[in-house]
Amino acid sequence: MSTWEDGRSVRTTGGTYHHGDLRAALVSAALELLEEGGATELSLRAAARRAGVAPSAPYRHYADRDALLSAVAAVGYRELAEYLATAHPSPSTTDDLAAVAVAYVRFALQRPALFRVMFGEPCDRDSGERVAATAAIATYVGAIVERCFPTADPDALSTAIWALVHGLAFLHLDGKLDSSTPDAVAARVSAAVHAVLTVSLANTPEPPLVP
Amino acid sequence: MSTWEDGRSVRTTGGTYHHGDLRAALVSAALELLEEGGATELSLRAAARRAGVAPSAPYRHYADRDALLSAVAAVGYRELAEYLATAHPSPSTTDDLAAVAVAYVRFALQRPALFRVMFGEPCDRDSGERVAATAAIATYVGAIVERCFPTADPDALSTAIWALVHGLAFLHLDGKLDSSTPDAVAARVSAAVHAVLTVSLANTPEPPLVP
DNA sequence: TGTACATCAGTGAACGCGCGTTCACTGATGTAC
DNA sequence: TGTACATCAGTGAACGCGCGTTCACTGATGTAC
Repeated sequence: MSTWEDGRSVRTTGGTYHHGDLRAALVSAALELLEEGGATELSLRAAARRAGVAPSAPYRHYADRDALLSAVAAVGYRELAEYLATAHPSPSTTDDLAAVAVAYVRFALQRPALFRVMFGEPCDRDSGERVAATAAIATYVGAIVERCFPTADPDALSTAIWALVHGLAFLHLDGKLDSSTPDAVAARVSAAVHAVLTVSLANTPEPPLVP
Repeated sequence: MSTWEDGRSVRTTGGTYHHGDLRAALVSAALELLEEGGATELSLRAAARRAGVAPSAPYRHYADRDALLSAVAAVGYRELAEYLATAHPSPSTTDDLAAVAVAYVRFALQRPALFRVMFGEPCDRDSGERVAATAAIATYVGAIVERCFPTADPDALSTAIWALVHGLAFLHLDGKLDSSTPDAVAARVSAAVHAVLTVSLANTPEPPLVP
């Protein structure tokens, strides 16, 4: 008996055992394929191949291709959350917020294929895992917003800030904004966040409320 | 001799002629396929089929699949531009801006597959048509920003606003924000735009500049 | 402690599919004389 | 005005590909006696 890092127990007999944890191995294989070849390269067959297993083996663990994709996306959400938390554990100023935004975009650009699987796929929008992960992100952003902007409409502003950062990620990812150097991207993201949070209104009936 | 709506002249002999304008017909066919079946359904073969032509015929007009996709995306950009201009010819207040944002997101939700081809495809980011179209959007947003927020950093704020709207579009498109009723979407988008443009800063060193 | 057995994870061959792309071709078109 | 010809848009058959999924199977595993 030994255990994986995630605590799942597994029977390892040393040589060739039934495989041990194909379920997890397929997700790892899928992640590797995404790193290497982009979202196009990710197929059930390719994941099975990479895991050293027959094309039909995955069906013991996943109902179909979409089920595997969902599992992969779930890992992606978890890693994104960690990545943001590392950038700043509890952001409370606009500078902190900009740092988190930069991290979000950096994550997208470093793992573009994974990011696309997480967000770009129209499939299975009602998978439980995905819904939960989405909710987690919304909550996380919401907490930041309440800390930074206590007087604002929290729902609307959370949505806006998530959308802002998410849009920056996708525009870079899709080449609509130049992403050739990480520093330039970081600077652009930071500037955009700051610009939006210090915008001076020329045409609104009354000037913004300042506490 | 007769002419298409776009002015290209064409030889129509009445019955079955060489086809006349396969180039344009393929783009139309592709657009129809996108409307009907999503981005997955769009293949060179399917477009040829729909245009009533052999699978090899498109190669007279497009080098490969990506070339057709680029042409389709170009049409999409043109239509998006028209759609936004219809929403408001020259927005100059935050309300106008919100209306344009709502239109942008509505376009994405009404023609999701086309929108994905325009933005979600990693392919051929250096096609001339696409670069030009991207620049056109940036310019359009830039003009709005200069009109609405003359004192702001125009580049940063244009980027931010495009990203905000683009992010709202994708989050709805991908089911991260509920898009079941158009009215709710419009309200959410409008609220988000207003929230961001009237944000009251709690933690910045100095209050925002008001003219 | 040893043996019979049920379980079930993985095999491998096969299915039908649609795809992008190529190739030698054909036949209508417009043009040069 | 009529005819010969070059052009070139579209044909249709074929290529090899990888995919998702199914099926009857096998063989290692853990368990009950």
